[in-house]
Amino acid sequence: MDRVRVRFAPSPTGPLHIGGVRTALYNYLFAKQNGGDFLLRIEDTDQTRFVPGAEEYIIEAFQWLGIKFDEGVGIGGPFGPYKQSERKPMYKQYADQLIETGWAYYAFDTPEALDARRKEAEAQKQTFQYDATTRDTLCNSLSLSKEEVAQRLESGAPYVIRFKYPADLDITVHDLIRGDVTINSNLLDDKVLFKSDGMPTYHLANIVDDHTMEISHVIRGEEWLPSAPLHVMLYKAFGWEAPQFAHLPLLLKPDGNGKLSKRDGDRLGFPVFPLQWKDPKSGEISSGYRESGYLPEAVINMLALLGWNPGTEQEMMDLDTLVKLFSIDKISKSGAKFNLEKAKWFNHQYIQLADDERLYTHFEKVLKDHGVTADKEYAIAVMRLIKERVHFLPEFWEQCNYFFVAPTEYDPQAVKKRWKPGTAAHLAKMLDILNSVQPFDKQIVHDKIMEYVQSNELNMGAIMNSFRIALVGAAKGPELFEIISCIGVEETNRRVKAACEKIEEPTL
RNA sequence: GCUGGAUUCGUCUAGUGGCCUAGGACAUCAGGUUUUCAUCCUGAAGAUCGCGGGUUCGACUCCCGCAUCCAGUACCA
Repeated sequence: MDRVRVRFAPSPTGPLHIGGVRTALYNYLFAKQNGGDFLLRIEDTDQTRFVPGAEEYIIEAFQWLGIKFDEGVGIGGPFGPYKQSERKPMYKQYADQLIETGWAYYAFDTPEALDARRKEAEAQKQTFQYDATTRDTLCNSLSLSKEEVAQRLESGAPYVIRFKYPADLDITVHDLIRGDVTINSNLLDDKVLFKSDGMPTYHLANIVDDHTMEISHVIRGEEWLPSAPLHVMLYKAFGWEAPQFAHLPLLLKPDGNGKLSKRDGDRLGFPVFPLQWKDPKSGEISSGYRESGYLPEAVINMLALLGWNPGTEQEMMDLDTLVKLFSIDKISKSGAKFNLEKAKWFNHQYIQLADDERLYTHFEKVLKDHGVTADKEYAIAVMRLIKERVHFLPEFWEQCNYFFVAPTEYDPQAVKKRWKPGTAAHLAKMLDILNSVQPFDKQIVHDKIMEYVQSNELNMGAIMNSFRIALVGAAKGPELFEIISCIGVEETNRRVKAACEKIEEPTL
């Protein structure tokens, strides 16, 4: 196999699941590391499950994440079209080819007839399987006479094309992560390759497309491992060289067991989708990482480490670093539980790392969402002061609001603890000191206040905290003199006076 | 049920026969820094490596069995 070419092939049935994002990420990393191509193919062979907007959503999600495709839907390329519905005309000939070579057959069984057989088998505690032992008892081109088959086909009777597994054959799939996986063909069901609606199933379309698009490595979720033998057989039936396979471990829900699902996100309060999604039918909204205030690099870093590690103790890695360090043989075999706390930690790290300009675009938006328009320089100064206490972008507001709007309420707990008899008088004195230093100088004011506190045998903590309550409305935020420096002496005077009027001193 | 896969601190993981009295990160707890909150720093606690058998001088690492969990079992992908 010469050139590395991998693909991400989602089906547009709704928003892209975060597990799918990870699959795409691993594909991307592998492609880029090997100087290969990464393509986006849309697998929309099931017309009944098509959801409008899903395709656009997928493209937008990867744009946000900074994962770029070299070819595919929305980009184009020499192997197009990249949407299976647009490739529809080419699949039938491949299905026919399989029939001619004896690797497949027509089946005319109605869904009802098959259902009946399944129920029948179930009643006897057995599993119905369309295979070498049951083909003859069903309605297909192997059990019917040639004439009958020809007549049915001609009359336009609905039919599907099924794969004909050779009996008792050990099929081995070589998986880059799990090694050889072998299964006997007797245990396999003659899968439908071509549906009665004229569309191929996933299996056929997938193999035909991967081959014609010259895909070298198929990196996909573990849920595909059971059907990998079929795919291997299909390549064999066509006489094509099969790509290499790698089946990724699943992303599990944080508590309990099982695949991470949308419901888990709702239940535990974290997004399961990269972007917010509004269901076109129900109107239901599902939260997204972007809207919840995650930085894309944090999402990527976190996802990369859920099932893979560089073999060193390095944890912070941007996309380029991941491209350099990634390797398939360091992918773990078992599923990984999603961990919200770790995701939060990563996001905090990347917020600290983000440069001012970029972080400001997010900060500005948060301000705007709360009806604040501010001078950019001032806003950046504030942002620098508070960013270490935000873990998610929207938290910027609760950490910064008092830099833009005077407090109207005072945290009762803080007041109870810090607002004592005589506080107002002390604060008036603080104001005097503050106003006496012209122009305002952080250090000088600080020293003078310190001096006052010490000479009057007062408690620095008590004084400073009541001061803080007046300015901030709560016991939080950066150094007090930084705050004064930002909001200004005049505003400080106003806020202290307002607080002294509004907050009642407890009586002794 | 059947088939396949997986199984190291609460979680993500390191570990490819002796370096493991099992390392790191998140979370937790305790101290420290800070006038507050957050951050940050230091430290602690936390896995008898799912269980039982082998193989070997020696096993988390190899083999077998069992258990548990997960996935698949559609004219869905």
